[in-house]
Amino acid sequence: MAEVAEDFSSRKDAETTQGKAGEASPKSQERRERILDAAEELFATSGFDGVTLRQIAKLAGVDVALTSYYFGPKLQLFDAVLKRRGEILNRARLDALRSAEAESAPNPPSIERVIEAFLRPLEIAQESEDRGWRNYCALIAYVNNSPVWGKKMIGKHFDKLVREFTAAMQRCFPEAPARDIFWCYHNLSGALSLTFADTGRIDILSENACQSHDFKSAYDRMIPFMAAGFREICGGH
Amino acid sequence: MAEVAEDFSSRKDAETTQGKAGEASPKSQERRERILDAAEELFATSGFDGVTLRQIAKLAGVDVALTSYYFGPKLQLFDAVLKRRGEILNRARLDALRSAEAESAPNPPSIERVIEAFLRPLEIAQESEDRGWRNYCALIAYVNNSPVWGKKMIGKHFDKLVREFTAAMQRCFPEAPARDIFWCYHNLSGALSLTFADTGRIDILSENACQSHDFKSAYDRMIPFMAAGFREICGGH
DNA sequence: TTGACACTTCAACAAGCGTTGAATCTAATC
DNA sequence: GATTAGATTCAACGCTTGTTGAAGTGTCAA
Repeated sequence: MAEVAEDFSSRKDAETTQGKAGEASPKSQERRERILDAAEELFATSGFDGVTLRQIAKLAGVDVALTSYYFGPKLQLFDAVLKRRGEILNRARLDALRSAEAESAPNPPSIERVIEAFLRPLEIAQESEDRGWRNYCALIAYVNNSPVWGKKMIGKHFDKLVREFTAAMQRCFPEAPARDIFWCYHNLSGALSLTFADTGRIDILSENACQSHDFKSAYDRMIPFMAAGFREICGGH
Repeated sequence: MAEVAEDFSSRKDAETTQGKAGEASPKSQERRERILDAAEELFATSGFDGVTLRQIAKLAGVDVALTSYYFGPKLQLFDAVLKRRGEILNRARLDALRSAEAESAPNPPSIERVIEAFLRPLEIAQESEDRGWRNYCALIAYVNNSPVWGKKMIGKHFDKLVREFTAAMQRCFPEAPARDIFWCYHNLSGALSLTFADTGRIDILSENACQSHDFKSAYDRMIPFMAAGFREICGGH
């Protein structure tokens, strides 16, 4: 079992040194990215403890020592992977939420629009030609459902965003108790995680009527499904 | 990364030898259970690769070698943990489904009743004084969301049951395309997994308005929530 | 040309891993 | 009491792990 450290240290003081010498050479920058890509892919399928730095280095086509040189201890590499795309994604989702709210102002948007803002940026990322986003989402699924990583890591990278969305959901149902809002969000979050995980299980169960990597089909149904659930629980009657 | 072996072998031919000499001594039987309990707990929180046999043995209060003696390789111990409670649970859920169907015959039961049959046996298990069931459910959450274990292990232990339930759901909505039924089941399964995982995240997000181990509250809301979702997607108009 | 410095490789480290052979213990059977 | 066989312990195996110090390479500035 890996312990979750509070702070990280690396061989060189990555952030600062990088900036001091102007910018990193394009060659080394590309290697950094390749390490992150490889780590992303392997962590996503096998988890933190199921992957060795040597496997990551091999997939990235670099020496093992380079992983430590660039990112410090294994845990810090893990954190760097989570951070890289997290910031981009969170901005896209927040922008989508802001648009939805602006559109309906001064009234709150429909719950469908809020859920859509939460999901669609993922779909765009996942359907892109770059496999990296799919790996990243699968990694999030792993972390989100893990008792060990869930609190520390997901909280660290996603709490701010999630609070924006739960607040928006609350505005959709101003009379609903916060408890209900959070349990409904919980249902959405869980279904989303399983979709991310892309386990291929729905393919087998449905005898290929559904494909687990068909994210568009998943979200097309998930949005009205979850909206109906929210209304049932939070709609109040 | 661990490979998922097709078949398992142990030092002694566990099943058969056990039976031959009449029954195992109560002392050794108790130790077997303690090993399974410890493995269940640790696997649930840290995953297959995040736990060592030495940690399991220590928690169980036995020698490391005993884990191999009783269960063979690590992977077979993992499988034994999944099997132990899986059979009990699946029977309870199937019984609940059969009761619901008998009650409404010759009509199909409401989707609420089907979902209830899927969830409530878990609640009973999880709310019992024995922490073992909670650990087991958390382990299922881990396995269900894992691309590596999801297909092999969950399929092996749960496919038969899940097919019973998806078939029952289809009978609730005979006009709905199978595709829709399976995506709806997928949403239910994902939300359930996250509940199992008991990550404590909802506690933090909701500032303790919700507790992640309050399974009754979770299911009380999950049943109408998911039923409304099913109706929205599969209800047809 | 020389120096400096980021980058990269190589080899090794101590620690821990899953697993197993051999020895010892325990308890029931003859 | 001797025999037998399962249960248990102990010590060790070969191997892999994350990490690092030291040496080497490349490149740009002085």
